[in-house]
Amino acid sequence: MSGRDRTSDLRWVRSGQQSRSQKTQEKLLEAAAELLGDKGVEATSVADVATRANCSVGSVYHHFRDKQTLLYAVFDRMCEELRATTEAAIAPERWEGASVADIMRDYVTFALETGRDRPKFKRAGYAVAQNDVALQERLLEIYRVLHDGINGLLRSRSNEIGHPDPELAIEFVQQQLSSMVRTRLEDEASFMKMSARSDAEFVHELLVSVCTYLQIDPLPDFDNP
Amino acid sequence: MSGRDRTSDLRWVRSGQQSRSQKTQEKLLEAAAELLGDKGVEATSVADVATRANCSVGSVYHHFRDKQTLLYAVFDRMCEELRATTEAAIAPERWEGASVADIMRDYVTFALETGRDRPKFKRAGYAVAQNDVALQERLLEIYRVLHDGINGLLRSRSNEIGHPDPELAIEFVQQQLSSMVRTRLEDEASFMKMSARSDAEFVHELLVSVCTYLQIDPLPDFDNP
DNA sequence: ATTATCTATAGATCTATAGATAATGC
DNA sequence: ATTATCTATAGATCTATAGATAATGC
Repeated sequence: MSGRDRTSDLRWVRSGQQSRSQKTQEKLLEAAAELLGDKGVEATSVADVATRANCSVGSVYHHFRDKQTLLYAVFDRMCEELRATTEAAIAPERWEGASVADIMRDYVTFALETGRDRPKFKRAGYAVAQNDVALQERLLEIYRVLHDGINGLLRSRSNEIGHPDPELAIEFVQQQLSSMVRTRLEDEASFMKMSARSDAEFVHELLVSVCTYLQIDPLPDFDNP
Repeated sequence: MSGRDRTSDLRWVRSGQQSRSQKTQEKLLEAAAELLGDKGVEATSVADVATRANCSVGSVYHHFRDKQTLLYAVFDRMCEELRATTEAAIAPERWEGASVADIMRDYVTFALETGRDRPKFKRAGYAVAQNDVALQERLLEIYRVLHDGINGLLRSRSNEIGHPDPELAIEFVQQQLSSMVRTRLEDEASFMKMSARSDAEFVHELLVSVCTYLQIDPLPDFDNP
């Protein structure tokens, strides 16, 4: 029998021995990712994936033990990309000379950008993760890396912060920034489109709010960065 | 043929002529609501609903044209409750003598409380609404009523606000409050449990943040309300 | 000889309907 | 007589497998 990946037998993915095998697996993962982004998890059948990848249902099951394993493989990959982007973003050497306000502005911009890249696909990923502990831990780990990275960057600049308890304040501000970006992204992806504000206005006012709260003095001039 | 409710023929619900009819319909709506809350939309079959309501599949289709109509009826009801609660909450006479800070604190407390009532059921409702324009408008209307109500209460107290542009500031603060409550509720309902903060700490720091931003002077003493 | 692919289909759902049976109320 | 309920089942999916056929590489 040909080789298997993954530790658990319940989650194996075949590592083929012929060169076509890898190509087919690649096509299947790509097709699945596209369909999951277009139609969501429940509406995507194994037959759909096979058709879009120009192969048969039998082939899918040759490569992946079951549907759940296929879904896991797709989003495990997404996590790997996300992790790489995140780690690159928080590298301290990228941030020499940046102020607290600079870091917060760039974080918000970064979060808005990455959040708008294949939003339906990511929603599908979260839906799958709801039923998959391994994916949950993978996502939590990435979230933690991002959080701790930004946290470290901000704490090393505590001297700019007038708030009496900088640690508490930084924690709160991180929550505020991620929360407001998340709801903005969610609302524009759903039917709850209330905010008529542009990105620039949104970011500006958000920065005024957090800098005021942190007691950064003097308040940076956000309009001329 | 017996009577029908709803304007559209595609959405009819039978309004029965025998007294048992209404009871069965009631049982069906209740059973559906429970199952949707427990298992979600996709995992709840018509047969499940019938079984829990102690009746047959045929009976379900006697009362509701199709599954979608049953779901619509369940969440239409939820909307009606939500609308009533909301309208009661924002009645201006309830708020005589309340300060801007009072209103914001009570709003946050209210939102946390109602958000924790049957959270899975509400999630299911949002999922159904994604594919149902009528429900979307119903939800948007409620959201608008709440938003405009709070907005009016706060604007009538602009004199307490030192921020140079009170209208903009109120708009921003409403977004901040609802956003942070929403993500807190979402995170505790999913696997993304990061925040170890208690409700009291959360509300306190949130109020400090918004009052500082609004330039409310003197800053209220939130610990002794 | 082994690995990869395809075809065809079993078996498990789930939605919706047809037609028989039971209860209600004029 | 009309309305409400139940039983049984057609028809549409969808997952997963068995077994035949084709391609690969030692």
